[in-house]
Amino acid sequence: MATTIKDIAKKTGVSHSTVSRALSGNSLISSVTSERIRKAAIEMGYQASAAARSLKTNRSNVIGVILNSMDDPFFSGIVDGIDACAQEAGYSLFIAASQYDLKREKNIVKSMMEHRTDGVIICSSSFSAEQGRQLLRNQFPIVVINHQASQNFHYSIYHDDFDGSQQIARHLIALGHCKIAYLGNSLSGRTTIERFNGYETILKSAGITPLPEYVHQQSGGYAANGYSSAEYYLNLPMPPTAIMCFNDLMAIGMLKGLQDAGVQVPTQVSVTGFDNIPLSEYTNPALTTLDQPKRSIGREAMQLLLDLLGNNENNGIFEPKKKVLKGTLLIRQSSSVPPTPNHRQNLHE
Amino acid sequence: MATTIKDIAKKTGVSHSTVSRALSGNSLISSVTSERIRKAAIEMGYQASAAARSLKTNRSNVIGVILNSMDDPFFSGIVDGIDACAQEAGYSLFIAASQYDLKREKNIVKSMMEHRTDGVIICSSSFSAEQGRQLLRNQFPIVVINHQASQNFHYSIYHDDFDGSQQIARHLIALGHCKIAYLGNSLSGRTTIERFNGYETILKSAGITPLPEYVHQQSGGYAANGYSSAEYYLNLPMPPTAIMCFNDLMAIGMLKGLQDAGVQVPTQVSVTGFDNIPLSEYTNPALTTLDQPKRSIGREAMQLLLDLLGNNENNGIFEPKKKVLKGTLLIRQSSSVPPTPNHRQNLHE
DNA sequence: GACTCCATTGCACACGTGTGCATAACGATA
DNA sequence: TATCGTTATGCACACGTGTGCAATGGAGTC
Repeated sequence: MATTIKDIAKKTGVSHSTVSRALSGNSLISSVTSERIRKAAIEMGYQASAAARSLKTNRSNVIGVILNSMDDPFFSGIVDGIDACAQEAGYSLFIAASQYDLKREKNIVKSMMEHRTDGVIICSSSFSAEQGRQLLRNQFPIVVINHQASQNFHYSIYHDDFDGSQQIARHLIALGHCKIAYLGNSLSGRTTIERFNGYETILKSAGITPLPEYVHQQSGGYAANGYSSAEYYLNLPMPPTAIMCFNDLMAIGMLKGLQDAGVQVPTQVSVTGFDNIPLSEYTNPALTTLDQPKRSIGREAMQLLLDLLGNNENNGIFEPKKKVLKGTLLIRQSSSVPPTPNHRQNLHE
Repeated sequence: MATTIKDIAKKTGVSHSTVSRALSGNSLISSVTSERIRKAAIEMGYQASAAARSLKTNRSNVIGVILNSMDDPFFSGIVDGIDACAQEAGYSLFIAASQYDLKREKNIVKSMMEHRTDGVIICSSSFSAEQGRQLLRNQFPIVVINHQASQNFHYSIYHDDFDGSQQIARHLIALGHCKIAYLGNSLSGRTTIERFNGYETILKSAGITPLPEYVHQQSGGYAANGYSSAEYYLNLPMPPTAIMCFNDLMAIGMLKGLQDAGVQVPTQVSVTGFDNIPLSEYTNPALTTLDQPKRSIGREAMQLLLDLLGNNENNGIFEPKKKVLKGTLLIRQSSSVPPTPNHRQNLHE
């Protein structure tokens, strides 16, 4: 059995209230008593019971984090940022992955509610509206990251996907590309739409109307989805000279798919990613991509949540807050000038 | 304020004990009353307080997971496995990353002790012995994954690194390589030693004595560490024809480093990884590596912990258990026959 | 010496849940 | 009718901590 403040009280000959106050640094207790109690506590290996404390104070010092999958370099970058900020502030993290499964989502929400999580960070773009409402109904402070339905939540951190996508499109046009394709991930909702919008806007303002078949959606954002799309683009009557991929994973798959088909990147086709996951720097050729500040996004989300918790006396009055972070274009080796016409011929032999 | 069993009791006109029993499925309560209470509970949106329950029952239904970093595709694969198994069994996960920082480790351990975590899974190979003892002293059931100091803990899941490394070395020798290097990660302790041992054993049994400079250690296991090591090997008077890397991340960095230096893989140098992280299939060339069953390792660890918790009446009597899982060799494109002598010359021009 | 004031500590209750024991109701049996 | 057994429910306490309020005691003031 773990030692309690009563045990300490018995040993030091004071009441348990005195121990409680001494350990929490209450200045009412005389410094000599306080010191004596502190010493005994360490000696006896005392560890406060979070359960008892949370029961009494109605605060758990725990933050729930919901994501699709841990095994995704984009999300794990964000979580690392959340974790760093949370540890500094003395919070622990409940982390659970929904794996796009509604039943799991329900279980996760239930578990977080039972544990009276002080707040929740949702970085699963596809998190269902129903479960979100469930949390909101129970007054949980929620911060969402890159969620598709921003109107449902009052506090959110977003990456400016529209802007980022524009940066990439501008870069490709500046290189001289006209036949630019966009490969999306239909599962990611708002995110892929914004990125598509950025792409379309810039092309239009440059007087380019992409062929309808240049816009292709996959239901998933993994390397395998990118790989299989390479064939799709290569089989088009007039293949694109540049392919903007929804994210780095798909771009890496695309890279491999093109190369396996004997197509050279970037000589024959340029490929770009999105996110700047750690390995995107080490592909061959290194991936031109947009650096999303993942750790910063995580930290900002946690910081916003901490602000909410600190001032929760004026809970209802708080005005909604939506923070938008911009990324920066990283020009590496997977993008270059489009091939000259005779090169383009080569592609079809 | 959240609704409690007392609220339900008041509304249904019974005592709170009856409500407690009804909701926990106690057969003493008549089925009509039980049904009525259940209905009211759902209606009122009741969610049991985990804090109160855990205070009373001395079980938290929470498992602590300690790792170095979330942002590592090897560990996140394992955590995904742990998470899946935990959710099925009704456990929630406390996850925290130490980032190789002793102060953080201490905070993590303290937090887990305060929350009376039912058990702890350590998948940080470098987790300090002192903190481990701290947990053991407080009777926490602990399962370690791939930890370097197995003797300190009674329950552990290991990947057979010795065997895996042997498989790779045999493969390279079968291809005809003699000048085989091993690139290690000194931070990973036991793991890198075992892999080195496998390498050395097979080479010795094949009558090969590697040059001392072929064995090179980096303090870190990321792509950057692999990248910078490429130069080291290329500058040797007699460079190796095959490089076994500690893990996939380093191998991917190595791939890039060699290619940036104008060296062709696998024509001039073969490169192998370890772990089979998701992206290793999509490098150019695709990486020959050893598939560690990451999700299985995670599941096995969680399952072992569940076994410990289920039978904790005979806590002390439990005999130590050490489960070893073997990986399988994946031969892809980064390994091939060594270059013929005149090729080798080319390397030094 | 009686009084006030302040510093220090203890008492008692609360948080929400689980559970051993007593109690109540009721039918069956003698 | 008295007794017993069974079934269903309530009472009361416990888990470990925090906190408002009362109590104690000593020093200082008139």
